[in-house]
Amino acid sequence: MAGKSNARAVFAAADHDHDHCIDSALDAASGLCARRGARLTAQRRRVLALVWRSHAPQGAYAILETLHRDGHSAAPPTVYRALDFLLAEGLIHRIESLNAFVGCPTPHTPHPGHFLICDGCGAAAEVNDRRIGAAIRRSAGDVGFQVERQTIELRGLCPECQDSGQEPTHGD
Amino acid sequence: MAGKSNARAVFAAADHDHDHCIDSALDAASGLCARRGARLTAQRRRVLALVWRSHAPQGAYAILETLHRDGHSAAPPTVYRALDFLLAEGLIHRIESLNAFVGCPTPHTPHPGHFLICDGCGAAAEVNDRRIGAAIRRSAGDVGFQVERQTIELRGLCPECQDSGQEPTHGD
DNA sequence: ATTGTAATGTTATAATATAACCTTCCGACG
DNA sequence: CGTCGGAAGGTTATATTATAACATTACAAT
Repeated sequence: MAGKSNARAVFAAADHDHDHCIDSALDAASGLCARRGARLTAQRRRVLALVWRSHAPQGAYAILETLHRDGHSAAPPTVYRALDFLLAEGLIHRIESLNAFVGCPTPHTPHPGHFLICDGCGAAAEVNDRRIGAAIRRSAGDVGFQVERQTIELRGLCPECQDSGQEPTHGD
Repeated sequence: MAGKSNARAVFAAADHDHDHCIDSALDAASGLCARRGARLTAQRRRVLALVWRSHAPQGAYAILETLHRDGHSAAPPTVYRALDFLLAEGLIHRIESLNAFVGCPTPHTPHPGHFLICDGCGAAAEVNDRRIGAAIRRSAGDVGFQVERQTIELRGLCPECQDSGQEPTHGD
């Protein structure tokens, strides 16, 4: 039913090895921070791992709660400070329409994040389509607007959730 | 300096007659609601007028405070309910990256809102560029994603604020 | 007049985010 | 080594944004 026959996969398959996603993200972050002289402390690393817990964006308080369950004491500022660091280093993105955060799969190169966010399963896929970027530059250029930051969030249903007749809620 | 020589104006001029903006918006809303059988009550009309107070998006609590100053008692749910109604009727849009609301200049036709938001003066201009819409549809279509809602918010500097060397804060 | 629904009022609280200040850690340099 | 300075983290309190739950009022249709 859903047109996913010749579709490039941007949403992770349901049965993918997610531990691998987490490990790769942490490895990439370690490398990047080392090269930049940025300090990826244990706290920040833990928060990054929790953001990557799922492909669904995680709220700051969900992260906080998990830290507690893992036996780490922490208050909101601790989490927000770690998130601020990770944002500044481009290791995560903030999803404005969800007040939540998601890991960046391509932290090496700076880029605005363009997201497809599934209302069925909650997953966010980062796409960074050149055509969207070009259309935005042209449109803003036409009216003399100088773009500094972009928030591009498309909500809807991923191919899997279209097939399974999902609609509103999601369960991580 | 800023490339506004042959730029179409999408941001209102500093000296425009803003009362006219407000009146037109209220008139359009009255007409639309009447035709639809939707009840634009005094409360909702007041909130719509306050959203239109400026081309800068207004927060719910700013609206609430102004209601109080105007001698109307109101609690948060009153304002949020009015905003929900206005959103549902397409009379306003929500700006996710600001947790704020802005009047829709073209409420007659349904459309996703594409916004240019100036960090200098705070104004938000709605553009709804066909090229952006097309790029989004193509990009989502390529991966089989079914788009239901869009959040497209471009932050930066409008031509006037580029010229006047603005940068961070804004003053309504 | 009555009645059913939509709108509003009211109280409390949830969820998200930051201010302010203090302590600890850690690397650089003498 | 020691100590100094700045960055990171801890702690408390509070600001900001948003909604749940339930009572009351208004209003159109009959």
